[in-house]
Amino acid sequence: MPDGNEKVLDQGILTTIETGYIEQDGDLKYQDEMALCSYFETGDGAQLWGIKDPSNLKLRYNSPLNQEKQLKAVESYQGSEEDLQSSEVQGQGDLYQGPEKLLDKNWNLIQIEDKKELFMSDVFGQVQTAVPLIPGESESHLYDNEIYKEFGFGDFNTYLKNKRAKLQINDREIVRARLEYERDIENEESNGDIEGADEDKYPPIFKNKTIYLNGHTDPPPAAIHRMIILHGGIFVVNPAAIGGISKVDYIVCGQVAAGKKQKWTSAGYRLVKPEWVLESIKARKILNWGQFRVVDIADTVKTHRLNFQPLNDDGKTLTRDYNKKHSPGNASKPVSVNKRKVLTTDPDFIAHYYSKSRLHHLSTWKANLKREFQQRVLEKTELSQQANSTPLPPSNMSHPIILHIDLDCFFASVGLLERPHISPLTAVGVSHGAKHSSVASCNYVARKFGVSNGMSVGRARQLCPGIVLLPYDFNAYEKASRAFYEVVLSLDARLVYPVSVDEVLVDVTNIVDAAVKDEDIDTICTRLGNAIRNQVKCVTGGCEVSIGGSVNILLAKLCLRRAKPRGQFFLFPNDMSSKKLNFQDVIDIEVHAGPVNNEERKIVADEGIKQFLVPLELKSLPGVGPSLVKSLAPLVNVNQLRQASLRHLTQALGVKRALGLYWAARGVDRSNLNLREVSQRQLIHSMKQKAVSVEISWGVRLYSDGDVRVFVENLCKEVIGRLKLEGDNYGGRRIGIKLYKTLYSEKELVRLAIGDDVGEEDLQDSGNEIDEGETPNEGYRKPMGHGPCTYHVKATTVPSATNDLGEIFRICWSNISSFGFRPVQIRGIGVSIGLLQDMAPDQGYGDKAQPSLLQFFLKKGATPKTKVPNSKSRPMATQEVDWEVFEALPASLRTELIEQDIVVNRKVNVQMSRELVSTPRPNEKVVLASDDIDWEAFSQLTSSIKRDIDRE
DNA sequence: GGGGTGTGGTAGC
DNA sequence: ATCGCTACCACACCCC
Repeated sequence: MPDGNEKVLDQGILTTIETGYIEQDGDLKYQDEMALCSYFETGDGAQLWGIKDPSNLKLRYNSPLNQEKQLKAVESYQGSEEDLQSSEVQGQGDLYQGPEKLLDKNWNLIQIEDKKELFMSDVFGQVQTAVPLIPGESESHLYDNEIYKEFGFGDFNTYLKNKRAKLQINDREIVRARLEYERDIENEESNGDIEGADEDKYPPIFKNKTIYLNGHTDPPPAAIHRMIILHGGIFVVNPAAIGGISKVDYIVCGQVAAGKKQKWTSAGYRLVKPEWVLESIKARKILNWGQFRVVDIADTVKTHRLNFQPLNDDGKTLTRDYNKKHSPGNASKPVSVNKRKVLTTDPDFIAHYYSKSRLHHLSTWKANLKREFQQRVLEKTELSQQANSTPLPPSNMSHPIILHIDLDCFFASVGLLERPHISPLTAVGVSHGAKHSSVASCNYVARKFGVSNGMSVGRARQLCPGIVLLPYDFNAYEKASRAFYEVVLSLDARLVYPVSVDEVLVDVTNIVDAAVKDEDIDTICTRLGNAIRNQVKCVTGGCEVSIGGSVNILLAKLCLRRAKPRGQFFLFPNDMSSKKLNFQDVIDIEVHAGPVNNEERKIVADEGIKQFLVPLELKSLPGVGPSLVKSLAPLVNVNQLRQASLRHLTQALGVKRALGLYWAARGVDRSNLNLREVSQRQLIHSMKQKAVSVEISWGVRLYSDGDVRVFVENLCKEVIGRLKLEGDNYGGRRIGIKLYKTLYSEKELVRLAIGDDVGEEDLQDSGNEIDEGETPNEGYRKPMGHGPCTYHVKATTVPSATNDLGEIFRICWSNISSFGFRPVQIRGIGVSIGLLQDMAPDQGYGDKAQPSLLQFFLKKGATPKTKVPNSKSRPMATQEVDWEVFEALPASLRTELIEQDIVVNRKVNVQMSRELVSTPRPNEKVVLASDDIDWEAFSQLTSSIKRDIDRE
């Protein structure tokens, strides 16, 4: 190690730890892009360290300048404290970060206190891993395809090398694409022979010269970068390895701190002004750097307006955009060098991305929650054997009581809890904060202004200028969610079905039943609801809850909508004897759609329920989204839906959805999840995950097959990791991929890749080749989003389940290749594994292990199955079970069988109501829990409907 | 009729 | 620059 490195290294002082970005000599940098360990000087001479563990961000840092700026803003502000939190005050769209956020325990692997000096050895233990610094022997700056070496924590050398290598390869790809593009254009225009035109146009004057650019320049670094690479130069990125600079031939010096320049100069570097690049290009030869030498070190660099010639015919766009970016007011914010900010192939990328994606969190939480929940219920039932199934006890109740409990605007509420100084009357949203990001959740104050979930921040600000934006805090959400579920579980309800992290369905029939003697159901529910809401509010520290309650999930959900915010709403049918029942409706329905059972009859005949339903808009029905609304037009509300004939609906929507909607319009829930007829055990089983998938369609910018491979491999690793959460031996038989392909033409893509100064936004106005009808009506394109895309899916089923990375990757790769897309067209990739099953490794024959087990305890004479029936294909309702054999089985096997739905309980396995549409097999003695359905009539009915349809 | 495949829609914040 | 995920269902079509 050259002397002096340690000295440089040890000057780093960690001042604060914060999310957000830091400024390095006027150059914007994002922390996730930072070198593993970087050293910075800020304008005031302070020097900062940032450290990154490749597998996980452990520490982040911020310039003390920023902090001061923030403090000053706070001090000088005269307005209310609430307003203070809004980003207007903070400037630059920064989100308010309370001091507690500055030290996030998740990153704080190494114990570091605020303001403590941080030394290299504190972090890496030793300094020896640093790369050679100036001006000694340096590593080559030329990289080839031997990139992406493995590296471990602390091996920032390899990390940097990988990164630089990748950027250089990207450069080459960009130049190649650019030249191809220009040749295309010239071919079209001149039809002439353009051999050698490239060299003509871009003489390789910087060939084999390594050039580093530092500081803010005018024209911006991106433009200079482009000029250099088009003229054969090697643009070196991030040579700042641990405080120094590896050897480069030239440093193009923009606005850089005087101290740094001094250091470089004395280290013997050729420091040149940006004019050197411009003039050399003009002269078509590399000019002596002497006359462009940066002499006056102390001099503050002036911003020059250079004689900047756009490089070619798209220069118009370039100039226009260039001027725009440098108009007064945002002159100091050069866009960092091209789109590679997002290192799609960086092993960190997925982890980092997922740590920030709200949708990802929502989904994976849900999966985890369900898993945890399954676990808990299993444990609970293991303790009490009789809880193995929950047969309906003798009951006073003539119908079930289902509650739908939901935390109001979850993210926003929790965010507010963390900030008690913000009045609940403030309009609040949760988002990453910048203009194009979306509002994940907003409170009801904001909703009054018309703000809604999913809306862009820019739009939300328009509608509600005072809106306060809070950053995500997934840890806090999780905490609140757990507290919420504790309350729900403590109810000891007959059934609990988690819907989402903040939303749950419970069947509280047993609870109400126990209390129903001298009070009516509404009174009991009101009291129960209030108790739940108070308790949740208490354990979460103040989260508001809404509750809807009724006799089935459908109605409970609709009641919940009515209850929000901060309320509860219950809707139960009147007693059968009441005069308020409309039996004519029931008769009509039975004529057109067949028999209804007693429970349903009560619902459809109930005038109160009818009055509740008819004014509802169609899109408020669960399962009805924008697309169904469209197909249902001109119907817009439930009243109109009720008047539509079943045949008409079936034509428009298909049998299942038509029936579903037909009944939904009458308050009857025949969806596949019928809480009344399942035990908690069955419910748990039905929650077993059937597929896992990952996809990323943000920030995906791929330039070569190698990029795609690396990215896909990382996705495969991720999905396998998630698969294994289901169980070590879990595997899947169906491997699928999904590709997002941009609708931008290749030419537009080349422009995007080359001209940083051309934003995608401009492209949209520039008459590119996207069909207007295809572009979403959003008005604004998220710069790193996938933009307008088509998507393409391919899945392969393999004979036996697998969770092997190699195998899965091979299948993915072959499927991806089969589409033949060019890497640059790909804006998103997904990998999925379906048909999940336990691979039972001890047996060694995958799912085939199970039939033998089944046969083992089936009575002789029963038809052995070659495949395990599952609840979807055919419940084993009539397979008689030899209970003696069953009891003799070890407990673990019994559990397994029960989980597989093979043995549900001693009496019956009630067919899930999703089977209602199909005719039960004649030899199946389906035993219903209470109300008998006239199956024959029903099946005749359905077949007559089908005939009708066929005729049409 | 069963299984595979592809497409499309919906929900959660 | 600002995180456009995930699981599931329904259906149409194909093949055997």
